[in-house]
Amino acid sequence: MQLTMSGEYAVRAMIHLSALPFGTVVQIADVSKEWNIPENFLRKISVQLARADLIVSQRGLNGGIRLGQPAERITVLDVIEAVEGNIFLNKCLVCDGVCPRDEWCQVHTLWAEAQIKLKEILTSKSLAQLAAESFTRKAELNEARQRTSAA
Amino acid sequence: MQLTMSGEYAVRAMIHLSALPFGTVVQIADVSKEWNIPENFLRKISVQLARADLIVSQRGLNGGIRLGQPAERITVLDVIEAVEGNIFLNKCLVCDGVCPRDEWCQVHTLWAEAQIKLKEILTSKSLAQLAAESFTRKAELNEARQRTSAA
DNA sequence: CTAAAACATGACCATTTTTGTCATGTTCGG
DNA sequence: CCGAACATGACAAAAATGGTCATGTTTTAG
Repeated sequence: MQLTMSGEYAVRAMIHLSALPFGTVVQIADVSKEWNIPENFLRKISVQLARADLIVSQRGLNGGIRLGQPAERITVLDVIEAVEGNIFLNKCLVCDGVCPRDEWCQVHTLWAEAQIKLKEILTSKSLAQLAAESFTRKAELNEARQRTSAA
Repeated sequence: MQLTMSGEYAVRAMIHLSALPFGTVVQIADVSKEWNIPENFLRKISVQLARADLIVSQRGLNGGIRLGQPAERITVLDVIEAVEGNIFLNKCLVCDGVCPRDEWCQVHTLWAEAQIKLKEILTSKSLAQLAAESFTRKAELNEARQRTSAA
């Protein structure tokens, strides 16, 4: 019941891209250094992100990766599902009819509700918003720190 | 990002107990047959449930397991956490300060929000309610089926 | 007090998933 | 054609999952 490292790394990389002007190309090696992601692992993850059109990659000199669509249109859920596949909190929810208690079991209903809510929250903010808010928060913290050390 | 079989089995067993009058003793072998749970596996799970005081087990002739507290006071989250430990949707949430981006990363905030909501839903109904509602729903379905076959 | 019934404990194990690494290939620009 | 960058696929170590099994302990009926 937890996000995998793949998902975690994918979100980090996407947040990195989302903080830059749309179209900016970066190299996987650089992202991996800045966000503590094993480089070769990130390479594999980036292929999945590209398949989901979340990023576009370009080979060759001056190549790299860039966002495949504006950060305003991408959510954390998009990123996770690109890497981990569709989210199902409970195996009973994977496919109708798999669980013989499907029709009447109210635990099933509860899980369905939980899953909907989870997805709702994970799509409630765009990567653009998250990146921007993080930037602001970071600046606030730095300022606070400077004031303290100055005093 | 999914409930384990342990968790799933635990919930099934607890629902079984919750549908019976408080204090009713049942045998693990019977529960395992009725709910398609590998018997030896359920035995191990039941130890964990007992440690969390969700059930009480008694050895010896006429022994078995029974609820450790009224089904009205137990939630699905209780059961899951007894078996899987505390739920953390994201590794960053496990322990403050583990993630160096903790303080400013807004993805962190989003996960925290999601986790709270998930727990909220998984505690929104007692096992007693879930068992009762399932019973009702099952009866409704049966009746509907009889009407159809009669017509 | 003894036998049988029931759960407890802990060792063990197969499989799958996760989290990578690496060698090699491909594409592109200059 | 060279070097930079990503792609692909094989490989593998480690951890988690989902069990099984032998043995031990507790309880009670008789």
